[in-house]
Amino acid sequence: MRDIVNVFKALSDPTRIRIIKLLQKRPMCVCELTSILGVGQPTVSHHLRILRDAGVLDSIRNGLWVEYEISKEKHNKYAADLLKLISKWLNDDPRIIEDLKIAKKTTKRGILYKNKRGSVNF
Amino acid sequence: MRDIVNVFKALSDPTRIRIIKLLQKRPMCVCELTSILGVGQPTVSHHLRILRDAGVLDSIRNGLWVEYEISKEKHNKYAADLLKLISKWLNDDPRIIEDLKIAKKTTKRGILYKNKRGSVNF
DNA sequence: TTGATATATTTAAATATATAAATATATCTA
DNA sequence: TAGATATATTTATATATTTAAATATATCAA
Repeated sequence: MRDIVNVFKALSDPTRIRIIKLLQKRPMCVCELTSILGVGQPTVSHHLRILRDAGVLDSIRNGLWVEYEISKEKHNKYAADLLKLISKWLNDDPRIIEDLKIAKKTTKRGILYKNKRGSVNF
Repeated sequence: MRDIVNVFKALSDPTRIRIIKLLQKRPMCVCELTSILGVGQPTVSHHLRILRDAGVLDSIRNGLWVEYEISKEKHNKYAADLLKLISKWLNDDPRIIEDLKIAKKTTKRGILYKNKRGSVNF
C-alpha cells in the first residue's frame, strides 16, 4: 500500500511530470534538467530524489555529472505500469512540447557557456 | 497537465485507495464507508469530495443517502486508465482484504443499529 | 412542522510539501 | 593540492493537506 501511495505522490507534481516526460526522450544530467525547467538546481535535485526514492528513476554518476534515467529495474512494480500510461499522455500539452523543443537544443557544453555568461541558473 | 496532477494527488492517500478498492466491489453510501474505514464521517466526506472532483467517483443522492460509485462518465480521461490498474493491484494487501471482508457484512440497517447502541462512529 | 438520520461544510491544529538560499560534498584538471 | 564545476543537503519560509470537532444542510416520516 505504501509503495503505491508513494508512487502516486511522486507523480503528483507538475515539475516532476515534466521531468519524466523529458527523461522518456533521453537520459539527462541535473544541469540539463535545471536549464530546461527553469527552476533552481537544489529544487531539481529534490524532485529527482523523490522520483528515485519512489522507484521511478535511476541515477548513474558519470564523472562530474549524474545522469538520471527512467528506471529499468523493477524497484517498484507499480512504476512501470504508470510510466507506460504517462508516455501516452500530455504529448499535445504546450508546456511539454516547449520543454522537449528546448531539450533538443540543450547540451552540457552549451549550459556551461550559458552559465559563464551569467544566466538565471547560475 | 493539471487534470493529471489532480488525479495523481487524489490517489496519493491510503484512505482514498481503500475507498476505491471498496467501491470497485459495489457502490456504497457515506455511512457504509465511514463504518468500514473507521474514520470520522466528515473525513470520509472530504476524501470523497477530492475523488469526485478529480473525476474518479460519481455521487447519486438516494433519499437520505448519497451513494458513491466509480465514475462511469469520462469527466477525466486519465482516471479510467488508472482505475483499471488499481483494480489489479493490492488484492493481496491485508488491509484491503480485511476491508472487503467487513464490507460483505455491512448493511445500512446494521449501521443504524450499531450507531444507536453507541459506536465510535456516532 | 418537528424530530431523526445522513451528509456536507467550516474551523482549527498538526503535519507535510515546495521552493529558494546557503552551504556541503564530489569529481576532475591543471 | 588548489580551483572549477556539478550535485546534494540543510535551513527557513510559505503553502497545502489531513484530521477531528463543531456546525450546517438535506431528506424523510410522524
